[in-house]
Amino acid sequence: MAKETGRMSRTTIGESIDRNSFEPAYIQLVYILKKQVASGELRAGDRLPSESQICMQYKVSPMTVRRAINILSDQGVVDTAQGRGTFVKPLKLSTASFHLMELQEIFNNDRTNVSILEARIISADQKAALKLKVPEGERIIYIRRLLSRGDDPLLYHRECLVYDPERAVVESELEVTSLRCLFKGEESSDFKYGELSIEVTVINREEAEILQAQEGSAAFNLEHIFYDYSENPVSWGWFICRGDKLRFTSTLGFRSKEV
Amino acid sequence: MAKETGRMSRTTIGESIDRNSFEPAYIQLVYILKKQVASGELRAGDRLPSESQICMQYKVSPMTVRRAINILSDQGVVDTAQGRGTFVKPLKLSTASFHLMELQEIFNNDRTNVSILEARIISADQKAALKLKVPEGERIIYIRRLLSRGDDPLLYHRECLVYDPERAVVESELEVTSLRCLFKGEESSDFKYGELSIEVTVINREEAEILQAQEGSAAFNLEHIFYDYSENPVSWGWFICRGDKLRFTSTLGFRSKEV
DNA sequence: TAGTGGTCTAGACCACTTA
DNA sequence: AAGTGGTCTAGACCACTAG
Repeated sequence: MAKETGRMSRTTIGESIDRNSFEPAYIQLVYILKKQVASGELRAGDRLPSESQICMQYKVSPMTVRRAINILSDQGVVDTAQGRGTFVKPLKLSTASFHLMELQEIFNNDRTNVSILEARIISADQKAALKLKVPEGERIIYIRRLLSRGDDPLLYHRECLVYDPERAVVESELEVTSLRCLFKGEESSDFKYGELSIEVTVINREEAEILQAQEGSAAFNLEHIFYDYSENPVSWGWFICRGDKLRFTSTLGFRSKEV
Repeated sequence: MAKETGRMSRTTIGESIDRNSFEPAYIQLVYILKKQVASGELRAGDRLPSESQICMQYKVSPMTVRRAINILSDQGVVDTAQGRGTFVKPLKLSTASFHLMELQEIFNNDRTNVSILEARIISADQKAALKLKVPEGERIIYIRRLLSRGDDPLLYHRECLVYDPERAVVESELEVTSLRCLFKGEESSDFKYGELSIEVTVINREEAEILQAQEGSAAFNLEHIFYDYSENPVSWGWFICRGDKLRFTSTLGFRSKEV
């Protein structure tokens, strides 16, 4: 939060930039402008003061104002139109974006543990062959994992990996590879890129047993494919999560308190 | 895409910035650096050349390099560390974000039509009263809509609106208000902010009939609450969409072709 | 101490919109 | 023609990291 130079004021008019703050001027300016939107001082469709006006008002250089406005534009708060001005964007449902933070919590929590239910070499069926771009019948690695917290099952993961004889697969690796590193994102993974999709599904008998859920209840299905640096698929898998244990949330715009 | 000044080259080394291009220098620089990541020339964990090196190499000012790197940082492609350098970020599953573009298509398509199945004034039950922050039993507006394309039902929407005697609700408004404007986002809406959540559900008898789906099959449930400028809830509703008609997709990192 | 990224200045020139 | 945003320069000073 921006440090206040003067006394606390209700309105944001007159708020100024503190050059001694640990926060850079452009960030303070972003907060000031956002607060004006959040408080309703500036509403959807309204035009912001021109850049030169803002320069004078807050005693900063054009580049600093530019940078603040670029950030607001990136965040979808305003739209700029050359020659016309900068305008506050109206809400738009389809610009909402959902993050996997809800899932991240599961992976980052130390109390979450991963157990391998099964790991063996199988021959690729039609679907796996298609996804992994290997010939049908090719030997691939198949892993089933359960992520849980205490006695509470959270995610049921099934994964197919291309079998690389060069790289021996050790038990410890199974637990870590492609799961831990993907969610934590600390180590540099061997994957170049990946594709994800979220679908809905109805829990079948096997899944119901493992997740201690009711057969026929709704669940999320998060499918993933990861590719190596040669752009060949390496891992294809999917997470099943009970519908009553997960929801994705998002906010459009912001309320006064948030800024 | 950046216009090429010289001949086409396989490697990105030696690629330069075209000052006559319609694309600004900093954008060209973003593309050049991204291409180096996408091609595998720069891999997760690698350090980028220092800013001053990039300045010299591409003959641009420090601020231009700064800007390009800021953009890459915003996009999650690199991480910067003061005093150490700029590094290519490894993939991280939890940073994936899903957009509602798949839904946007439904709303922006001209062939999609909205029909009102029911619109009447009811008295708020416990749940609606809670969501809309009105006393239980208060008169509210209840609307059921079906979005379809031709004979193909897409979304079943139910919505509760606070009843504002000041503002008469006319039929034409019902169709447009809070739906069209929310998805198109062209007109400035009366909403200050909104909360969205995605859950999974199993289709019940009524929904099955309306969506021509099978009872007991899986579906998405997109719930929304919108607030006015006084930060009071105005609209609470939810969209039901057959699971086999919708999936949310996302990509982590990028393949060579994409840049 | 040398090198890195982080911020910021005080302008300049351009393209565009509106009147 | 006047005003707007869009880009860019050529430095400056600072804070941080590493050898």
